[in-house]
Amino acid sequence: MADRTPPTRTVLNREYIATVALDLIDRIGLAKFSMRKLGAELGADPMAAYRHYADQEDLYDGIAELLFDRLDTDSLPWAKGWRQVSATYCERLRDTLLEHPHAVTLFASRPVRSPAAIATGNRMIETLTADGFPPADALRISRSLREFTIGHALTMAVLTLGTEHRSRKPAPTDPAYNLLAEAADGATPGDHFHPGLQAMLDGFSADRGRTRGRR
Amino acid sequence: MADRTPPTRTVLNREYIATVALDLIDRIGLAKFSMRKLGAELGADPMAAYRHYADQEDLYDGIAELLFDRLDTDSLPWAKGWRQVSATYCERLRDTLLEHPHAVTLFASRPVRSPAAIATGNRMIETLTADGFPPADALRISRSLREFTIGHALTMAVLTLGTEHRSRKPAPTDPAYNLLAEAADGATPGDHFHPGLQAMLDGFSADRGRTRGRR
DNA sequence: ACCTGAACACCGTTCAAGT
DNA sequence: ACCTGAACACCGTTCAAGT
Repeated sequence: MADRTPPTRTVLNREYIATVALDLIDRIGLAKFSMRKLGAELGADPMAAYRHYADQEDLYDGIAELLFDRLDTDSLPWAKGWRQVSATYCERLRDTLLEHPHAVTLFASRPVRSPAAIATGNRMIETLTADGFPPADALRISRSLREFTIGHALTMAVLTLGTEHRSRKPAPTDPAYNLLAEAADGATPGDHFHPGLQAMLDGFSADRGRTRGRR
Repeated sequence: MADRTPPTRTVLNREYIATVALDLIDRIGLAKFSMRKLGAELGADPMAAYRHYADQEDLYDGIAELLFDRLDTDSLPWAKGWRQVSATYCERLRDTLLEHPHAVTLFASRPVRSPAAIATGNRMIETLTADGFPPADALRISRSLREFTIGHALTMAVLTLGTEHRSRKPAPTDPAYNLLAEAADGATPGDHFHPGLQAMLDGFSADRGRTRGRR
């Protein structure tokens, strides 16, 4: 079961605790996760995590930062311009989040303000301004792309986890068969992410230099 | 405090219970909401809601359906074509969700499959296909637009509610003042929604008839 | 048949008591 | 100074006992 071994028996630092917590959430789901179970998982007393995190919210912040770190934003194609960087960032964010479907709500429900996250945000604005977008527009673009990606990952995670949520789509032979069902047969659950992302990028491309969105 | 009066003293139907629950969530937040407090709010025994909803999840589904109904999708500008309809739908979804910031996670974390929601989805596909998009592409477009809107509303709600989440943005005189902070000074928190939406619509417009996004 | 609330199996968090 | 776990104030949900 637990072939994870702590750095040393008693060294419980914030990052290690967050790793174990994320792993536990992956296995049992966010709803069933508890600070007490985390203590047991750490092989310590039930309150162990409280010596490193103020409370559950603080721990969740730590898990969100951990997920952000897993994006490894340093390895993005920074030299290839805003469009490449933006697209790769969004795809990587989606992939990383969907590796942890039980943690997507957690990530989507709080801002990540770690130094690494701020540095990446800054670098993104730099890249966009270097390609001709005014700073405020650059921020609007990266916010829009991020929100689409978060919304997508959340929707996909809900779909993945919702085994109990019965689909009410009628069978093709059903008299209630309709356009929606026909359309659903032609599209795979996640296959709109790429076209959606490209559409948004195309739209912003056409905007460059213009002032739309400035109000 | 409670100047809401039930239809009659004892008639507790599902919709009324969902209304009271949403109202309670608006006031005390999702984290502090409980089935027991809902019972008290209804002026009934703590378990009253269980006679109409299987469990808390079922109640949350009911609240999500209630929020969907508040969109009043019948009054969308259906005659004005896909772009008008899509844009108005997204704006209305955002506005409705932001009227209930404490309930946005709830809405974003489950599919709404009420007959009204399915009928609206169907009508949306009809509108898009009437304007020349193949059914599968029509579905991809409406999914993309919806996910951007959900992601945006969630982000804005988190921002609105996160009074305790200290902003780490340095002051303009701070040596750490950087491009990100400068960009943030030029953009209002929510002002990217409209340009983001228009960019995506522009991108999909250019796609019409072509086959990009079919895989 | 419907309503009620006691009871069960949990929570997050605090803090007195130990070492 | 650090660790531990009992205790407090809650939860969601079930179900025996009432009407």
